[in-house]
Amino acid sequence: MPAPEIALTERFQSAFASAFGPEYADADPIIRPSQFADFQCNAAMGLAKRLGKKPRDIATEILAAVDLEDIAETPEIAGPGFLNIRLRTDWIAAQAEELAADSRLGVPSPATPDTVVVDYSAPNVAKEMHVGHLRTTVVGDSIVRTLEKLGHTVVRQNHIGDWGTPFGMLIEHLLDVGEDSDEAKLLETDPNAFYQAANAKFTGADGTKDNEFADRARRRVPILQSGDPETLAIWTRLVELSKQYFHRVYDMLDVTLTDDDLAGESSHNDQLEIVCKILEADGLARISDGALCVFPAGFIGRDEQPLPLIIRKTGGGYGYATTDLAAIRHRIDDLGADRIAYVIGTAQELQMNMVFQTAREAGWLTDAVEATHVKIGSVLGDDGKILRTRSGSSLRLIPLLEEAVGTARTVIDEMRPDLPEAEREQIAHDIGIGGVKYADLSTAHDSDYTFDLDRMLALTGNTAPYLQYAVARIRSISRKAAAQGIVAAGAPQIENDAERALALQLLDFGPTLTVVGAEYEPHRLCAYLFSLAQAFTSFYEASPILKESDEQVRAGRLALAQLTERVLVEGLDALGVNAPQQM
RNA sequence: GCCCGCGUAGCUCAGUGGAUAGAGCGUCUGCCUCCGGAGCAGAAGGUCGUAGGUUCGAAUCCUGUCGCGGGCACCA
Repeated sequence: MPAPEIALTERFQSAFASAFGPEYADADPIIRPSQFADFQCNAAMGLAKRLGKKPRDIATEILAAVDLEDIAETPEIAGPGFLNIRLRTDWIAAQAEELAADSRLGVPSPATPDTVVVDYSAPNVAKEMHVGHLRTTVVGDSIVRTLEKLGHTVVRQNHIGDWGTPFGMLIEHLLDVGEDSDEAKLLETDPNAFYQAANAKFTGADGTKDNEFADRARRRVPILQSGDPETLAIWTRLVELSKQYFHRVYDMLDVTLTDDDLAGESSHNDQLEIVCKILEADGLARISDGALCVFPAGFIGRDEQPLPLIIRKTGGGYGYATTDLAAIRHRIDDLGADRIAYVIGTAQELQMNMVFQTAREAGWLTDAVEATHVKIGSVLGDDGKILRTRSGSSLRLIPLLEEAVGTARTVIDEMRPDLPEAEREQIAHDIGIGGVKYADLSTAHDSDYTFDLDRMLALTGNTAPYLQYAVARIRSISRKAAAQGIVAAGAPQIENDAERALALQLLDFGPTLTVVGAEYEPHRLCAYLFSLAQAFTSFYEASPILKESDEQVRAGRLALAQLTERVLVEGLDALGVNAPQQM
């Protein structure tokens, strides 16, 4: 496997064993890229403590024991005891050649693939998707794409909000306006307008004080949950219309979610009573203030009292906690999850932790299953507070995406008027949508971030268009090369510093993707791809390809460029970003 | 009140206990008769909120403190 860090780690571990004894074979050498050399090994510092020796002396002993002759030049001891390692050029070239021949581009297959359930997106029926929904959708989709590339089995679960209290008023409103009315069609185009019309009637906010409507709406909820066929039919229609809207958004976003991935709250309805019964029978749940509650260990609320997780409300209704518990059972028992990733907002951390703890106490969630809350940070306004839907129409998702595509379209129309209309449209889509997605993917998913339209639409710097542009340039070179009959060499050319830096970046693709899949951190992939693209553009400026007169060098550089293209395209695909042929 | 999270360059953000804390944007200086300038090369810009502690070594771990955000029983 062409990954220098792994190769070096193995060498150093055996060096530790031979220098200090077998009990040191598992010591972590901590090999990492360095500004002073290609890599640096600073394990000497940790070992110094265990062995009670001076770091520099340890480094000297390690240096004597480690055999790097075929990989690297002799390391230098530097600073407080670091080993600075410069790899041999011929070794890098050999690794790059191996990488180029590898259809998986150095991405290792797991020894035993996991079944990973990924819960993401989860919009609400009859509600607008806004920028707040963008991150869970885009981050979740990147995670599933990455896991699939790594060879894991992925089960997508789109836990849409299709059940509960609001549906009483939504159903009554749909009945009032008629299923085929223009108002009903708002569900597909502008769901918030539909929701707010219903809500206005419900609360009397429109001044009508329609108490009769509110009464009907309240009465409708238990009718729905008890499975009344007529009510269910209307509910189904409501959900269907919203699905059309979701899919319009997903299509626009190039997100992989389909109808098959829908696992709405309603789908767990028949398990809710069972969950309560089991928890009650196990002695985990008891009635408190009229509601059936679990008090999972380790959660303390106000006045030092145990914090309840309400699983059945006083009136007999069920809330989201019960649904989440039913869902975790389903995911483990029926879907066979080894890992479950909940790509859900940070605000729900307490709720998630209580659900996990309850599931552990009930024996549903065992140590064999890894449940992770992939926390999604909040989108903040200029005031540093969480953006609310009401605070601005500019936050609606579809208009935002349309603006992004429009901005890209203006640029492409100006720069490439030679391209046909249909192609310009497709390129504008790839750039606009890719840019918005990348903007959300490139910062750590759990940190709050300030919404910045200009940043989302930016075409320069650390953006999707920068990466797409690098790919487009390579493809342009490949087209010219093909036209001139120039054939790429099997082995990339690695001679000057720019080629060296680029090749080293390429070798890091597999390890990076592995970390992203294990830690659920797409922003690391963004950072990697950006530095790869930077390494390429530097190489591109420094090392002419088609203009190079030496045939071998030319063919080797072309091979290096084409390998870069493959890694960039594969990495962008893991992010869910498409790379156009031209732009 | 209690719990969780966050304070890093003018702005937006990275940063796996290791040397001189990094990008992008913005600002400034260079670079297109030359494979695509959505680019490249470079410069300026930091007491990592603050005060202690642990450590050979702290943006990173611990404690206090200030500021901000979020959460805390029948909404999801």
